[in-house]
Amino acid sequence: MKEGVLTDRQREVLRYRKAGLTQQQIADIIQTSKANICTIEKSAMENVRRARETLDFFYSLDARHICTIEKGSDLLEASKKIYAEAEKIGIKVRYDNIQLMNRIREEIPEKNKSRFVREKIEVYLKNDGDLYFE
Amino acid sequence: MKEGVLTDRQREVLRYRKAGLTQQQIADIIQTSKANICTIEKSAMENVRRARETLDFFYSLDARHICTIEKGSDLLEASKKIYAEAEKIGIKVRYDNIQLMNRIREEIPEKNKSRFVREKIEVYLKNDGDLYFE
DNA sequence: AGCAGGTTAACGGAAAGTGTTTAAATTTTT
DNA sequence: AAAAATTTAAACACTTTCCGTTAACCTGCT
Repeated sequence: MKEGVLTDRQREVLRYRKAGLTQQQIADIIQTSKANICTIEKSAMENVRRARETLDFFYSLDARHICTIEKGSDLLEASKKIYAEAEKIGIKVRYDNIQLMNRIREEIPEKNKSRFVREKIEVYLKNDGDLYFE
Repeated sequence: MKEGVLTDRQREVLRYRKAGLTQQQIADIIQTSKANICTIEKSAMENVRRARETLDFFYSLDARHICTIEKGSDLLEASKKIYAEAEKIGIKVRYDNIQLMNRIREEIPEKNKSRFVREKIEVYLKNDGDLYFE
């Protein structure tokens, strides 16, 4: 019936779509209307979005806001600040300097450009030393 | 009201629990029985589990199995193999050598020890160059 | 034994989610 | 512009989830 938050139908449609089929083709295969495939696909994607949101919430439970990286900051300065704040509350960041800068670059590419932060970044630290950004 | 796949009640209970309250204390606060808190907490965790499962499924749609790292392999050898296989199908891995080894170590710590893989690892590659392991 | 924290099972009512159809509208492709 | 693909809305039966209650059970502890 259900696995995760997607129904059988929803997973089925997503698989066919990834395989490149059109909604009409899928409708023919599973014997229904193309409008129905559309709504199923849409609700499937909505459910995926919710799943993501849920995990974000869950992980954030275990996290504290430790600092804000202001717009225009240098990435190197930013990581120094992050280490300093983490030290204050006695948690060891589980990334070295390079990994940390890469994570900022990779996870929020829209917020930074080369060495400088393009937009304010909120930094959260989890008890296990993991970080996440908003 | 819902956000993600958790209900308001479920998020509320998870927050109180992370804050260290007992089920009885929470029951007193939100005026219900401790048995109810228990079931709400339980279904909340179940929903979190499903959310995780859902994302695993979704990401796996976009992934191909590229190789198997056999038990006993050296981590450095393993990453070389991964790069080679990725190259074969024309996708650039979005991690450098060090990041890659760290990811293997961090994501499946139970399957490796220092430089050597303790248990067979299946490696999957996504179209955007991201990797995941089983 | 008593107590506190947690878990389980059964049940009911309310709320939300799902698959479907039909019909109209919009976007993309040829 | 015509055809194909996709999207949207409304309505309907059906199923599932959710919150809550009650009452019992388990475990560790003093």
